[in-house]
Order: sequence, then structure tokens, then C-alpha cells
Amino acid sequence: MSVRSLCLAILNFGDATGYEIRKETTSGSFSYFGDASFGAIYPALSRLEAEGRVTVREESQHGKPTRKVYSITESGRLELLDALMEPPAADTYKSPFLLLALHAEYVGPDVLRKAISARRKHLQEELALLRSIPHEDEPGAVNWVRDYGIQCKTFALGYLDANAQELIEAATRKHDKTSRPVSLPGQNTLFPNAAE
Amino acid sequence: MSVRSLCLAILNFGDATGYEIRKETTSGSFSYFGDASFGAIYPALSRLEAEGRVTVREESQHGKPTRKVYSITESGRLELLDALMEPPAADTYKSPFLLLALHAEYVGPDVLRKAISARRKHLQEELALLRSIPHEDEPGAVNWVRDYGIQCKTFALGYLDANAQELIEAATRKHDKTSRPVSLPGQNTLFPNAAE
DNA sequence: AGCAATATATATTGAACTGATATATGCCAC
DNA sequence: GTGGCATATATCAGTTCAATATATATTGCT
Repeated sequence: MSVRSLCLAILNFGDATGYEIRKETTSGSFSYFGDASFGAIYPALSRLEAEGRVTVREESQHGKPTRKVYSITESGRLELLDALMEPPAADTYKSPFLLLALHAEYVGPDVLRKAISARRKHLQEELALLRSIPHEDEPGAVNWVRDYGIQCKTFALGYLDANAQELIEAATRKHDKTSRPVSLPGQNTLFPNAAE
Repeated sequence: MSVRSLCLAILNFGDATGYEIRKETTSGSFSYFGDASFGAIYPALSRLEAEGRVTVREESQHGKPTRKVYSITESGRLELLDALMEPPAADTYKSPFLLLALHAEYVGPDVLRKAISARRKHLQEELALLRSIPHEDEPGAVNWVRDYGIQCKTFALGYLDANAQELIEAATRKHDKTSRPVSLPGQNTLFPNAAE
């Protein structure tokens, strides 16, 4: 998802500053759709403004830096709609936790327990964020997306709670026998298609 | 997850070419841990070789280009173990599908149905990939990670199957009343913390 | 008092990465 | 013959990241 589309989508929900857009994509509701750094957001906003897709006004505020608040224009909305009409790319899920879990026998049970605890905490934080989104009275897309997220994260947390001990036991058994990473038995176990 | 660590982790499972590493991170088992392009993989492998973390040998093969097969060294393994000992970063999940779902009322039921169908297909492909990983006889990390993935994707697919119609109906109701994206009612519904 | 951490803000930069492309060999389908 | 696909290495212009700088203000600690 391009930073451009991400900015337009966020602004379509309401006016925002570059700082707020960044915040939404890293720790807010929009973190489920995309991520963008300051180095990408500000140039994208500048281009969008130059092309008439957004407008910007400056607001002075006491005790804080001057804000530049961006608003989407009608042509910005049309561009967003066009982007949404395209078939969406595949969802992506990247899990440093699972990579560590895959090496559970090598890192050992203590490191593993810490990682599991951190993962639980992350999941709980995500659930808290999702639950903080107000539930709309009328059934619609916002509720649907919110509930989808809550159900999936709840399942993942429940599965982790129910099965973490099993992984810790496996890590404990094998860690006693292994002092450092070596090639796993059955080389290429993870590469059923790879030439070797 | 750095490309460097990703390469080391893959090579720890078995020797591989740059091309194979790229393939694993985009469409193979390692796509759950990280992603990397050719433009990042080759420089990373060059640096790793220069630093003694991997070795490389050339293989001629009839009918195909010469292969450069990379193997991890002992110091490469130690670096990987060090990296794994760090607390893992939070998992990330980015869903262009859910962004489209959030705008279901604006794109309308036809586009939505196509997106749902594509999402189902993606999920089924992921499940097929996970199920293609051989089940090890002895309980351990590989089985655990594999089953974790299978259970979560199966849940997500099941929830989508059970609830997609509800979203389509909401999209149909509201699409009849709306011809283009406008600010959603209750501005900043998604931003309970945002200043506005 | 001074400093670090944090929050709200805009803006920038060197390093890293992406997506596309080039090159090469071979196979298969139209 | 051509295009598409697969296996391979390698590269590059454009984009983005992570860190940093600047600014105002507050809080907590030494």
C-alpha cells in the first residue's frame, strides 16, 4: 500500500497533521493497513498538495509548534476511490516471534518464555486498541473490520495460552542436548520444493 | 528483521542460492518472518561472505545459469544466535483487504465480493503452503510453528466465510445511498485519541 | 539547576531497500 | 518464431526507513 493512498485514506476520515498520520500508521487503527515514516509522509503530503489532492492550513497553538493540518479534496477522494477499486494486494504477516519460536531449541526455555510473554503483551495491546474503537449503532464496515480484528487476535492469544507450554517443554528437552545452533535434522525440512 | 539475519536463518536450514533465498522470503515458509528483494539480498550476502559469516561455491549446471551456493559458517551461526537472543520486535500484520473492507459502502458489493474472493484464495494458498511442510515425528519447534500458522489461518478463513455476507449486505444497503467516498459519519470514529 | 524522557510538531538526510530491469539458458505452448 | 515461465546473478533509479535536528512544554530525578 503506497504512502500516498495511506495518507488519502486517513485524511478521508478527518483532517490530520503529518505527525498524526505517522502516529496512526504506527500505533493507531491504521497500523493494520500500512506503515510509513516521516521521511515518506512529508514528501507524499507535499506532492498531494501540489497536485490538488489535499489542502493545508496552518494553525498556531499555544505551547506547541505550529500545526499544518491537511484536508482531503474532492479530487483526492476520487483518487482514493480509484485506488480502492483495484484488487487488493495480499495481506502480509511478518512474525519475529515465530522465527524465534522456530529456533526454540537453540535459544532455550528462558529466552523463549520472555518472547512468549512479550508476544502476549503485544496481542493484548492490539486487542485494547481495537476495543477502544467505538462500536457504531448501525451495522457497517467499521464494526465489521473491528470485530474481525478482535476475533482473530483473540484466537491467536487463546491458542498461544493453550499451547505455549508445549513449546517450552520441547525447548527444554532439546536445549539440554544442544549448546548452539546446528543444521536441524532433516536438512531442508522447511524447503519441500528447494533444490538440494 | 534485517535482511542479514534473514539470510543467516535461511542458510542455517541448508545451503541456498540468492535466488532461492529470495524465493523463500516471498513465497516460501520464510515469508512469515521477513521479506527481501534481490537488491537487498545480494549486497547482504556479499557483506556476509566478506565478513566470514558465509562461504560461497560456484556450481555449473547444464541448461541453467551457474549457481552460487551459500553456506553458513560457525561464526555466522553465532551471529544468528545472538540476533535470536534479542527480544523480538512486535509482529506486523498489514491488510489491504481490511482497508478495502473498511470502505465497503463506497466501493460497493461487486468490488467487495471480488476482494473477499481474492482474500479467501490467498488464505487457502497460505494454508496449502503450511500443510506442505512435513510433519516431524518428534514434537518440536517446527511442528509448533506450523500448527500455530495453520490454526490461525484456518480461523481467519472460517470467520470470513461465516461473516462475509453480513459485510456484503451492509455494503449493499449503504452503497445505494452513497455514490462516492465522503467523510464517514461521526468524524474521527477511528481516532478516539486524535486531536480534532 | 540541569538533564533525560516524553509529547506535540515539522523537516531532513545517509543508509537501506524496492521494484524493475538486464542478461543468460532452457522448456513449453500457441 | 514468439511469449511466458523457470532458474540464476546482478544492477540501478526511485522510494522509504531510521535517525536526527529543531522547537515548545511538562515531569521526574539527581
